[in-house]
Amino acid sequence: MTKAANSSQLSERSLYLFKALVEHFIQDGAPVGSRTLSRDSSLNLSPATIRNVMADLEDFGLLDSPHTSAGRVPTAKGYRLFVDSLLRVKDLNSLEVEKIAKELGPENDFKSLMQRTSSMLSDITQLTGVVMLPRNEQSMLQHMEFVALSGNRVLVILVVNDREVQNRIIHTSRAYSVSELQEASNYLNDIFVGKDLNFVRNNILDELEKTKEQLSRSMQTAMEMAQLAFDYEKSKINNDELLFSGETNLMDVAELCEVDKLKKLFNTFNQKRDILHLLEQAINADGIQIFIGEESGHDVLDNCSVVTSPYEVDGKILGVLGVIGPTRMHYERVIPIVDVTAKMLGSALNQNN
Amino acid sequence: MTKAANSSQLSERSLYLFKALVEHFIQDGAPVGSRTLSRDSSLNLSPATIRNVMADLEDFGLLDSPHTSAGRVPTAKGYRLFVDSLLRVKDLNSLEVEKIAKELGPENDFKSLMQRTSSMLSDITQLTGVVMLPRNEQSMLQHMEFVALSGNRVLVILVVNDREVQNRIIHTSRAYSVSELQEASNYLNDIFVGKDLNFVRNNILDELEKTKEQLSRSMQTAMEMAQLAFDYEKSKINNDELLFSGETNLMDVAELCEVDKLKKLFNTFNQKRDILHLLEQAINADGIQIFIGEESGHDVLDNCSVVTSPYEVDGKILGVLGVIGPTRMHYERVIPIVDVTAKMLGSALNQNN
DNA sequence: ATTTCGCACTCTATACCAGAGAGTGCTGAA
DNA sequence: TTCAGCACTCTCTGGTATAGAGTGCGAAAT
Repeated sequence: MTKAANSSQLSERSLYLFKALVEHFIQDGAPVGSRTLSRDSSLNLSPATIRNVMADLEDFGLLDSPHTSAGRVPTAKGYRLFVDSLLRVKDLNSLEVEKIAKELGPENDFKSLMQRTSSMLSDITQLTGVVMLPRNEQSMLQHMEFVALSGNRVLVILVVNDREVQNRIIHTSRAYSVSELQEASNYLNDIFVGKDLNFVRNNILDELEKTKEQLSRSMQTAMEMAQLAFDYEKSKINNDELLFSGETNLMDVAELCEVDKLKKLFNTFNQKRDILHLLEQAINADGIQIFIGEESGHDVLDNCSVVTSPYEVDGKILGVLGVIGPTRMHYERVIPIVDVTAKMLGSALNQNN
Repeated sequence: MTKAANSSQLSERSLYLFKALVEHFIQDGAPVGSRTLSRDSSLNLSPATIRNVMADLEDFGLLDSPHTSAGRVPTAKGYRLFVDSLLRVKDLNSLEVEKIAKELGPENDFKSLMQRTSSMLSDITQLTGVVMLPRNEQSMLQHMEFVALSGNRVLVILVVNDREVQNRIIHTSRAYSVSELQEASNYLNDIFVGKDLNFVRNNILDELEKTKEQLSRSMQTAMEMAQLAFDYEKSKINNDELLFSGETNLMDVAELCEVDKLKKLFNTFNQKRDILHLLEQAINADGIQIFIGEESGHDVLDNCSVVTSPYEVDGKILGVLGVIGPTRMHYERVIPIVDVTAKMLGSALNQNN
């Protein structure tokens, strides 16, 4: 029985009541009973009638009751229906848009722009913000520089994507002079500037082999540099790809406030791996994608929803950002916030900041 | 009444019992009663006698009882006496030393060395690790580089202290060519390499003014670059000076496991400011310094102790590292761990990594 | 003078019970 | 199809009783 079948088999009235119930629950956090719904919905129906409807909704798997004499609570499937078909997204008020725009202003360098995006998301939603940094695969080499350090060490600086700086220290077989390194970097820059970092990684040695006949001292230097620099690159898993902020906001959420659950959740954030996988699923979504409760496939996120959106520059998707909170969150507010933020981040990045 | 007066007025036996009580409490976390202490201490004293002693200790402010019929618990003052005079520090077993050494191996670059130090501390102690990065004031400029970006922007790269790379993007009044920037950086490198970063910040404009008469195009470029780069530097508070890890370890600690307290604590970590101030107090301590409970002056740390040690290279103190945990921690283990880690970090840094 | 015993007392934690309140499901009537 | 009535279930709260741990103190013992 598909979701579509479900909702189409439900009457207009059932859906209306279901929507009212979900909204009520999101507001209060307490299971909603028939009496309450009868009072608050503009339909003039008695609690008894509403009970019948609710029983139907429960049969469809949209509602659940914690115990016999509690009210009803939406299931993950219920939230899904709510979010997909019933929700009317609020427009952001101009104050909020302004705040976002101000936060993502052009005076930020790349790293701090990303950081601010994350903390702005958590600030404005009072949930946990997360930003996935652009993946390396899409990094274009812009500049390469070698700086001699003491003790046979060389500092390699890579400028990628016109904004991001990566640096690493390599240990060389002998000390190189400043001018040798200068020559080597000039040489490598000539060949590889403008190329994708992955391409560089894969082709750098071939490329140098090809021109072997004109082997000069600077070429030899260049070869050792390149080899070491990109070996290092290969071995280093970029484990800093996610920026979280506002984790502590989740400590106020009633559904999660057992220390045990919180600990598991925070550990999941720290490991990054699971969340990274989740966000990767969203990277090709056309705009907002939402993972509700158990849909994420991770037990720790059972009572959580993740609202995500990819952000892009020139139609090229760079990464994903989003918000993590309880399933019981104000979707009508969170969704446009994530949406606008993704767009604004895209355009902030586009201004070459 | 001073601390010294206190402990000297106490009999040998009282101190022995006090020590036993503290150790017992650190082990179990439950208030210790006279009966328990009578049983476990090798002195053959009846509970009644021990009660008398405990009453004395309470008068001295070393013990406290949560309520009439609970056992006794050490106060901050009590822990202080314990740590200063009664504690016998354990030697680390060679396995642990090895683990530390392995973690802080020479293959790490500066940033990841610091990161590993922090997470190693939290791993090995099962508490929260913290490392304060070296302060800017002690940064020696090693190399300076300008990279032209698109749209009137220039990337400034500073290599300091032979290991650390700082970079920032500045917006210039016009576009500069690669060769102009090359000339400017050559010029500035000649003057300022080897100088302290603060000195550079303060003297860069004067220095350039002094040589004004030989005003050339490259000089003008250099002036604008320097001005912008170090204005930026000034405005940017280095708010990344602390590396925490293992925060979630504290969620198992019974004394703290109310969500409310944890939230406040984690927020304090995130703001960094308060902890930074605390660690700054420890920067000139001769080795290990410990802040117990209320001594720190921060309410959130009331049930916490912070064990710190400065780390140094060539006798020059670079920063502070340490561990944050409940006052009820295994000091005899934590202290040598922090101590050894600080020394090993120092020597790892000394190997110019 | 110090240590110990005995005893009354205090406070906490646990279990148990009763009653109120909220909400349900079902049946039968409108 | 809707709804009123009713019996039923489950949770929550407050009160009470009880057991257990530990104290403090005065008097006896060493």
